Amino acid sequence: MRWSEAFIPTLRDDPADAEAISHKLLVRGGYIRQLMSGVYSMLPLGQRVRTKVMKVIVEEIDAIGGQEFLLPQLHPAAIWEKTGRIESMADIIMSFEDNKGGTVVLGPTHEEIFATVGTELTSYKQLPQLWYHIQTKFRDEARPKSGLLRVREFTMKDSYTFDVDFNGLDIQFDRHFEAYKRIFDRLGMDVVAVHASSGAMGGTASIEFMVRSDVGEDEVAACTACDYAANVETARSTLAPIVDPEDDVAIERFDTPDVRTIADLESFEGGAAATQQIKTLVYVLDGELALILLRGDHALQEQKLQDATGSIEMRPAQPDEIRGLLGADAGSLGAVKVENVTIHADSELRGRRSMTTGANENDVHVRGVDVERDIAVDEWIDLRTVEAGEECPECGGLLEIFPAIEVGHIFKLGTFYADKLGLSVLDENGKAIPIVMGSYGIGIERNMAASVEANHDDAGIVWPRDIAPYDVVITVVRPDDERSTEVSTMLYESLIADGVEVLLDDRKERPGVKFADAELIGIPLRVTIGPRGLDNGVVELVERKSGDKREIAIEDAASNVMEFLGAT
RNA sequence: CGGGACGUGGCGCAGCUUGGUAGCGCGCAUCGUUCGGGACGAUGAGGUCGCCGGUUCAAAUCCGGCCGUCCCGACCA
Repeated sequence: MRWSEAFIPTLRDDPADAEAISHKLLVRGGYIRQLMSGVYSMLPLGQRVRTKVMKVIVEEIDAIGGQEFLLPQLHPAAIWEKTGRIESMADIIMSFEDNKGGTVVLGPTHEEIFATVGTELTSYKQLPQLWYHIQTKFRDEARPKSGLLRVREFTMKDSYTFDVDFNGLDIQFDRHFEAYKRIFDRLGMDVVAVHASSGAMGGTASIEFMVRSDVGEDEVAACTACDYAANVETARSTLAPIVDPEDDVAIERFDTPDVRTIADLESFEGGAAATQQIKTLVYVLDGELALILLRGDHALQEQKLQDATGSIEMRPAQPDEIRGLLGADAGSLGAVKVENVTIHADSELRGRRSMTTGANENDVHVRGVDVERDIAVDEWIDLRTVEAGEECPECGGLLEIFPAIEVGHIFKLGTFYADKLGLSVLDENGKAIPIVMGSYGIGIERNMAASVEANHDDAGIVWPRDIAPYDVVITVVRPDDERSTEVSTMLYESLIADGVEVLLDDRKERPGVKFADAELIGIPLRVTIGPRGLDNGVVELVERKSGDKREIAIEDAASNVMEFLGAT
C-alpha cells in the first residue's frame, strides 16, 4: 500500500475523551473511531490488525481440532428463556421486537445456539467435538470505557466442546488452556491464568487469562513465591491463627452510645479490636433475607457469597428491611440468638470466642460471644476478600494484588446446557447420556487494546510481528528525489513479490512527520531511503521495538528485510 | 442507577461571570522558500456555538427541559 493513497488519519493531539493509553494510541494512529458510547468503527489499519488477531486465534484453535462455524447474531428469545439466562443476563441483553411481534435477542454469547445445533448429536461415536466461530456479540454494558477494552458491540472467538463425560471435557479444557497460552504469547502479552468465578455461565470451573495492567478492571491475587494466582473474587489466603481465652465467658450486654462502625467500637472504652468483633451484614438473596457474618476487619467478597449460595439476585438489604428483621439499624446488628433467618458465616469465625458484636438494639453491643455456642450458623463458608500481604494458601509466600485485563476465559460448563436444551447421545449400551460441554472465549478487539497496553512506548504503538498491520514501512525521505523514488519502488515491489506486507510512505511530507507517524502506528520494521544514504549506496533499517539502526547496501535491503521478518 | 464534568469548523481549546451576532493553535487548499526527526511566509476554504423552548430590541453567553460524551462508584461471562 502506498501511504499517499491510504486512509490513515493520524492525530497529533490525544483525543479529549480518551484516558487509557491504548485508547489514545489507537485513535491517534488512525486505527479506530468512536461512533457512540461503546461502539467503534474499525478503520483500515484497525481492521488489518483485527483480521490478524483472528488469524492467530484460528490457527491455534484449528491446531487443537477446532471446526469453524458461523452462527447467527439474531436469536429467538424463546431459546434464552429455556436456559433462564434471559433473566440472569437481563441487564446486558439487547433485544427488539420484530415485525411479527416476536422478541429477538441480539446474541451476547452463543452457548444456547451452539447447544441447539448440538441437539443433532445422537451417538457417543460422534464425540468429542470442538466447534467454534468468530462472531459479533452485543452486550449493553452499563458503562463502556477505555476505548476498545470495554464495549457494547464486539467480536469474540468462542469455542464449545461436546464430550461424553467429564474426563473428555478435562482433556478439551486442557487443550484450550495450552492453545490460549500460545495465542496470548503471539499477541505479545504475558498472561497469568487464574481461577475464577463462573458467574452466570452455569459452570463447574473456570480459568481466566489475565494481563497485568493499570487500566484493568479485575483484581488478581498472586503469590510472589509460587504460581498460585486467582481472581480476588475467588482468591484464598492463610491467616495467622488467633488464640482466644480458654475460659467460658458469659454474654454481657453493654452500652455503646453513638458507636456505629467497627472502628468506633475499636476506639471505644471497653470495646474490642476489629479481630475480636463480628461484623453482621444483611443481604437479600433471591428475595430472602440472610445474615452474613465476618470478622470485624474482613470485607465481604460478594462473588463468593453468590457462588456459595447459588443465588441469582443479590443485594444488600435496605435500612427498613434490616430494622424489620433485627429491630435495630446497621451499626448495632448481631446474630446472637437470632432465628428464622439463614446465617452464612465466614470460616474464619469458626471456633472463635470472647467476641463482641451488636445487640440488635441501637447503642448497645454484647461481648463474650462464643460464635458456635451462641449463634445458629447455618453454613460455614469462605466469604472474605483476601488482602495484599496475606499468606499464600499453597506455599505460605506473600500474596500481592494487582489490576488486570481479562483477555480470555475458559469454562467447564458441565451438563447445564444439556439438561436445559436436551442434549444427549446414546452410549455403548444404548442408554441416553447428557453431553458435557465446555466454552472458551476470547474478545478480539479487547485483545487488540490489551496488546497495545502491553506494547507501546512514548512514540506510539509497538506491535508484535504477528498482528502488526504491515510488516515493514518504507520511509522515502525525499519523494521528489528521482533516485530515492527509484530505489524505494524497486524495494517495495520486490518485497511485495515475496509476500511481505509493506507500506510505502511516499507522501510529500517532511521527514520528521513521516518518522513520527511510522512510530505512532507501530510497524515493526522501517526502511529509510534518502539521498544521504543513497550517496553511500545504503539504506537504513530501523527496528521499531529497540530503535536499533543498521545501514545496509541497497542491493541487500530486500534480503535483510526478509531475514528480519523471518528471524526475530 | 448514584455522584461529577463537559458539549463552540476535521482535531485540541478560548470566549459565557459583566448578552451586541465567534476566535486561537493544529490540520486542510493554493503559491513560494525549505527538506534525514512533527519547517517558514503569503493567501484562502471551513462553524445551524448539541437539540427544543423561554427571557430580551438582541442569546454561544441568562433560565428551563431534553439529548449526547467522558470520569468515579454501583454493575459486569
